[in-house]
Amino acid sequence: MSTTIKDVADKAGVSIATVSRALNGSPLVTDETRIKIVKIANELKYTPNMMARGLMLKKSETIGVILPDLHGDFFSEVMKGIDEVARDNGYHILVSSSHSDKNEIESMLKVMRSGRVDGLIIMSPHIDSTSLNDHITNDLPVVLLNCTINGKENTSILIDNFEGARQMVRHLIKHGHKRIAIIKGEENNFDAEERLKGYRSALYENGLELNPKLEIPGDFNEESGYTAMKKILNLKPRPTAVFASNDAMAIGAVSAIQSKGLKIPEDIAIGGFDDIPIAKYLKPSLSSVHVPINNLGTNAAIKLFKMIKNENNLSDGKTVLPATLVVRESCGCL
Amino acid sequence: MSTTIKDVADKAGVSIATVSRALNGSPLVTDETRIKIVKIANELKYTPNMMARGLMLKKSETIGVILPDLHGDFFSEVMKGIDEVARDNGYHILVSSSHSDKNEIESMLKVMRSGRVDGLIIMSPHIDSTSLNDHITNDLPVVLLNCTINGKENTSILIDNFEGARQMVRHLIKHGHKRIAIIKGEENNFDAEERLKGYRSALYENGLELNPKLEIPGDFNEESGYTAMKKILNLKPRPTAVFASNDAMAIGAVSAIQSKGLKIPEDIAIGGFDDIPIAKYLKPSLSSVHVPINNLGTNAAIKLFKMIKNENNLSDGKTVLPATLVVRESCGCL
DNA sequence: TTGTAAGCGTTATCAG
DNA sequence: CTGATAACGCTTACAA
Repeated sequence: MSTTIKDVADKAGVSIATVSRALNGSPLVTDETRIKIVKIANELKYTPNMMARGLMLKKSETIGVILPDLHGDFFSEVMKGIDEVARDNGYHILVSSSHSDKNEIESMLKVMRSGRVDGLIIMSPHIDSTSLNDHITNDLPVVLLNCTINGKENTSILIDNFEGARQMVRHLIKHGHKRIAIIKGEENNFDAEERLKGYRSALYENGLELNPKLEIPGDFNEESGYTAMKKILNLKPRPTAVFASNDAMAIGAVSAIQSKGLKIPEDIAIGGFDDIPIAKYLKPSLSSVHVPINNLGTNAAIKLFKMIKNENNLSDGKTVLPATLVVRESCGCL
Repeated sequence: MSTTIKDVADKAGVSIATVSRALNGSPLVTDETRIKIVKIANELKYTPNMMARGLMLKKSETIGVILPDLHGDFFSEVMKGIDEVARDNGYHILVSSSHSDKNEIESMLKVMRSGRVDGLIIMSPHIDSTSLNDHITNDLPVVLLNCTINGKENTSILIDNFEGARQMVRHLIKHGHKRIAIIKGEENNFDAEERLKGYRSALYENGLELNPKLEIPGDFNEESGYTAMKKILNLKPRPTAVFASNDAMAIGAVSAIQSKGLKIPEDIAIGGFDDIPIAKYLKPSLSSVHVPINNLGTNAAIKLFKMIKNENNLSDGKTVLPATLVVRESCGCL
């Protein structure tokens, strides 16, 4: 049995109310008794039971974070950003990975809504998130990361995928490329769709043909980049540039190109998205679109705490973080 | 206000006791009433309050994880491993990063011990962890990741840093190198010390001189690898091989070497540690020591749940996971 | 300034 | 099978 407030009260010869007051800095206690109580509490290694405390105060001092997955640089960086803000606010983090599974998310939401957390940050890039709508009740502040839900856009933090992709493809066009393929991201993924739109937009505004044959499926994983690139290399005429919807696939694509004995960027230029840390260490270094991942987490957390503190679940509108082009060797610069 | 068990009971025209029983699968309710109650509970979107529940059951169905930091491939991989096992056991994860700060860890421990979690996984590579000893009480199952505490070794999961480092250095020696430098890891870091010992051991057993001048300080970050390598390149005579205590520093070292116009492995061979995902994509690809990171997390979690379930906080002894040599180009193979 | 007692939302122990 | 009612450990009016 761990020591309770009663143990402290007994040993100090006071009531539990006094112990509670003393330990919570109430002005309604003599310094003398407070000192005595604090001393005894330390001796007994007393730690208030958060369950009981939370039950009274209806607060858990915990925020929940639901991510599609827990591994990889991207998500850990988001976590780091959230953690920093949470720490500053004296809050803890309850994490869960949804594996982008609908049922998982729903059950997560249910658990998270059971008084365990005071607020929620959800990242659910799967487009089929309408079901989220039903399960997000208004008694819990929620911030959406990188996804939108009908009627809840104002609580979202987004990355400007569209503009980022458009800039990358524009840049490739500036290098003189006219036949540019794209390796698409995961099906039904919000980021993937936006990046595809950005790609198309750049082609369109430059009067280049929008050819479905140049839009090769991928799933954001390295292997899919490899196989997609194999397909691209077999196209006649061969595209002279490729925009991979993320860096992981770009890496796979690079392998495929190099295994054919082709040169980057001379034979084929390539651009990625995400600007993961590896990007600059590759040979050739990978041109990419930088995403302020860390900001994504901090922004979301800051917004959430604002909602928690204000007791109003309305936030100050949707936030869009810019994605910026980073040119390196693989696009033909340098 | 969220709906409580009382709301359900009122609407169903039964007592709260019956609702509790029905929803917890007690055999002491008619199927008829159970069905009615379940239906109403769903209608009302009733979710049991975990605070109240935890207060009664003295369980939180949550495990705590204290990591030195939250970002980077390494830690996120550990988290993933833990998450998988936790999910299988219907548990949630409360994370915290300690920033290897002594006070932080202590306050974390206190919070974690306040009924919020049923068990704890702590990764605290800082050697000065004797203070942990005082703060780990026996009423909470604890598994130590990659660190040891006097008298608590049996609950640790370790990576065989010593043997891994030794094998890498042995391998460099086999390549004919006689003057091998090491870029050391962070001061007072458990992993760093073990890897240094492994380095020395390999030299010693091969009759090579143990020269303090060849042991260059580092801190596990890329930049420190760069500056350390600069120093190494100025040594006379110049070492022909370098063992970097982790891959991040090895990457920095590679940059330093290449910026001097030197060739790897011809002019200088290099070996890292951790086998991070980037390692194989570098040019030259980086020889490293593979660490079963994912296993680290899963093993720790499995061990913890065994302790939680058995209600005995004694585990089945310390676990040491092997670290295995991965040879690529940077050491001179291939 | 301190103590008493009423909750907070559950589950568990009794009677019925 | 079901319903009161007593915990669980804490905070906080209300009394003293």
